[in-house]
Formats: sequence, structure tokens, C-alpha cells
Amino acid sequence: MFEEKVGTVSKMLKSISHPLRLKILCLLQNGELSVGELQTQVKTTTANISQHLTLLRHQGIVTSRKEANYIYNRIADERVIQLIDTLQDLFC
Amino acid sequence: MFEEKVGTVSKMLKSISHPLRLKILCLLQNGELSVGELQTQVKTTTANISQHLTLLRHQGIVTSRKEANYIYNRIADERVIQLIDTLQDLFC
DNA sequence: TAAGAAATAAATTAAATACTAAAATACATC
DNA sequence: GATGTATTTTAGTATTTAATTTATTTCTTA
Repeated sequence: MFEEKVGTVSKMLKSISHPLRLKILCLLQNGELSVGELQTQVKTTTANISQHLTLLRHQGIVTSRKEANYIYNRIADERVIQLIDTLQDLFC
Repeated sequence: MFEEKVGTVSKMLKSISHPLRLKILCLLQNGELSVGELQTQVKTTTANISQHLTLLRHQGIVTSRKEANYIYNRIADERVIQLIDTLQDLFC
């Protein structure tokens, strides 16, 4: 792996290596979910989920759209979807 | 991904998500290298490399053998090799 | 057994992360 | 405009992580 890529890839891995964020990404594998829908499946506060989603957005891993007062989130990068698939293949 | 696996997988990802450790693992993709050989390619102190290797060993990602006063390191888990391959396919 | 090289260990400091709680924003409906 | 719900933001604290420095261990060879 080229030196320049190491930085990019490790940053991406760091973003998905938190248990809560990995859980969120697994839940988003099959399509978008609102913050509240995520919160019912991930046992923590809404504020905490929101903070982790903010981080994932800043990394370009998740993108969101607003509808009424719900915010729907989905995985923004196809490569991340493939990566999660690989993780499930290898480790599950 | 099952709840129990999320913890295991996120811990593994966290271990490989540091730029220096990712670099080390890329260098070990093609076979074992000594600490000194790694150090010539990864720009930091030997002590620092050693600390990161210790972490990778404790996570079961790297294993080592001693020969004379060299310690040769290699990736212990075939799944990690496949994961690094996937990362290179997807992001390089 | 003394000197030197390779690697680890331990201690310190600095920096980054994560969680909680409280306050603020945005929108919908009444 | 007031109320309620969804989400974000901010601030504070606690924890974890990383790098540096120094000391120690292990082995080799003279």
C-alpha cells in the first residue's frame, strides 16, 4: 500500500472501528434509517448516536437527508459497503 | 453482524487502524520481517515499532519467532491477510 | 566475561476520544 | 405563537492512546 494511501485508509478504518459505529454501519447495510430508528437498535442515548453519525459524515462514510423532522442516514461510499460485507464474510 | 461479533471485529479493526500498524501489516503481507527490517521502512524509533508489535501480538494479529538476537514477525491470522488484500483492492 | 547490537519494558507526558448532561435548533401540529 | 418530537450542539470530565526517553534483557562475538 502506497504511503499516501496508508493515511487515508487508516483514518477510514479508525472511523469504523468503534463498536457503536460498526453496529450503525451494519444496520445501514440494507438501506437508510433515521437517527431514532438507529437508536432503538443501538443501546445508547440519541445524543451519542448523533455524535457518532456526525463523525461518520465528516469522514464521508455516511450521508444524510432530512424529511420533516427526521434525518435519514445511509452509507455514502460503496467501498465501505463492500468492506463491511467482507468483514461479515471473514469474521461471522 | 451479531452483537457479540461487533465487539471482536471492532477490536481487531482498531488494532489495524493506526497508520504505523497498517504500514507494518502491509509490509508483512508477503512474509516475515525482523523488527529492524520493519524499522528501516517505517520511519520511527525501534521502541515505538516494538510497542506497536506488542499490541498486534496481544490481539493475535501478529506472531513472532526468535532467531539469534533477531525477532521475526509475521501475520498470524489468515483472515487479516485477506482483509488487507481487500483494503488494497478497494482503496488503492 | 566484556562490548555491542537487537529488541523489549517501564515511566512520563501530551493529545485524542468517548460519554453524559444540559441547552439549543428545526420542524409539525395544534 | 405554544407545545411536542427529533436531532444537534456545547461543555465538562474521564479514559484511552501515542510518542519519547531511559533503562533493561537477550543474544553474539571477540
